[in-house]
Amino acid sequence: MSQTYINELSNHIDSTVVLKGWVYNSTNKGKLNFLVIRDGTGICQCVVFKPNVGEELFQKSLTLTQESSIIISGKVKEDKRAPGGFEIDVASMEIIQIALEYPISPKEHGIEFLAERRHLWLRSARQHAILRIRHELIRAMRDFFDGRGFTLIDGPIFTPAACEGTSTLFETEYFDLGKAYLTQSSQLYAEAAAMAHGKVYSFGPTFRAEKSKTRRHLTEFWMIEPEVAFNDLNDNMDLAEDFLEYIVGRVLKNKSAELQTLERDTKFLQNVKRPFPRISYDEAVKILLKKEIAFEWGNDFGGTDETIISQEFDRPVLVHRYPSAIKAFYMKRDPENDKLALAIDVLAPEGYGEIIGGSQREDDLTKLEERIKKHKLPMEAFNWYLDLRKYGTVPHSGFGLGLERTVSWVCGLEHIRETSPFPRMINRITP
RNA sequence: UCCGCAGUAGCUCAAUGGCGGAGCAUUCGGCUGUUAACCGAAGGGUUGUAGGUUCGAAUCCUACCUGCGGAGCCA
Repeated sequence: MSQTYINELSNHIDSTVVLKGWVYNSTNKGKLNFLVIRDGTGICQCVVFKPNVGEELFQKSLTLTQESSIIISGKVKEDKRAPGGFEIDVASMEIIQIALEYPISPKEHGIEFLAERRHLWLRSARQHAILRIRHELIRAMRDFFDGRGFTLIDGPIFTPAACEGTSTLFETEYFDLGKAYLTQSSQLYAEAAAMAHGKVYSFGPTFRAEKSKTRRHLTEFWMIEPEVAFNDLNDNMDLAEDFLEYIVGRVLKNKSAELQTLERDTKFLQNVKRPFPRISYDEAVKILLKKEIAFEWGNDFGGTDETIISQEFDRPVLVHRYPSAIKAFYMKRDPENDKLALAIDVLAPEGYGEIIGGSQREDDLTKLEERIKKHKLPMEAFNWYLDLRKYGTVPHSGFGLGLERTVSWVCGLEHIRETSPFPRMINRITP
């Protein structure tokens, strides 16, 4: 008989099925042995009743330890006492392996203990739910762009120089060509691709060697970066709004059970509907000053500042037109105020901070050259990028969204490390 | 890089400078409805490392190691 998955059990009531999986938990009470089996799609209580199965099979079931791998068959019964409403009345059982004593018990554990055993921690219900939501978000992101005529064009992971010259990069030797750096953004390459395809996005890993030690930082994370020829700042904000509304909607629609497992209050997620509030940097500063936060115009917002600003709103907020001095060289200046860059950040609600950063790009060759000089960046490294402004330059815009920060927000997590299957942080590169 | 906190049984934690403890896990026994079951019993310790103070240190002091939280940094 072929395998039935636990999430399909409701189609098999009163018939005999075969489950293949692992013992998630077990407890016995005299002549009854309860096994909770998981198979990757869900968990199901399986009941081994001595008078029904006989002495031999019952004793065999008592030897099962947590995470032992088994194949069982039995009749599916509706039972309100079982978690999920269904249980299997076990008729036969094949043990593949009796697992050694499993380190992760159903009781609480410290974060270091769990992180050391991330390869096993993935099996627990909470981690399972998070990675399912991560998967749904990834699918939704790709569906969103694919459905709007975007072409996926990824940038390289090895790059010859810093994209912005600001953040610290991981460095490696690259044959006879000297040093190579792991990418911190595909944006510049996405701009080139947008001049070829109009609407493009890249989606891949990103590396930052900053010694950041906070709940919002990983050294390796995934970023999705759309770039659109002829889009101005407002078009860019429209795109970001559409995008967030769509991906959050998809999780609400398709992953409600997982959100429930995480005990996520979906109130804020339900609110992720256009239009989002759009405020300028100046207005954001006013919010801080009104709350009597010591903040000087011209500085970038810290994590706490972002939290305070986002708490003013019931959905993501777009902050636009930052001081150009604190933004990257490639951002276009506001034609109405040269001190401002046509940048946007999107701050997630509930203190989750910046999940999107983007801008309208500088499309003027001369201004871009000036800016590269002013930032003391190596001009040769940007020759190809400057070509984009020599041969049919057009206004264009794009943004980058951090996948893990988005997952963290949607799932309502305390720390970003749970959003990555194998997170890389300043103090951890294993397992 | 800086500030703060922590490190004791497999895990989570307690122990006023005076005999090293509990719950869970494990093993054994009991129970026909458990949901982190319950009841009874047993085994389980170089108190992160190295020094120091003291009659006596898990406890106080110094250094180091490891981790955690935060700051800085960070599209």
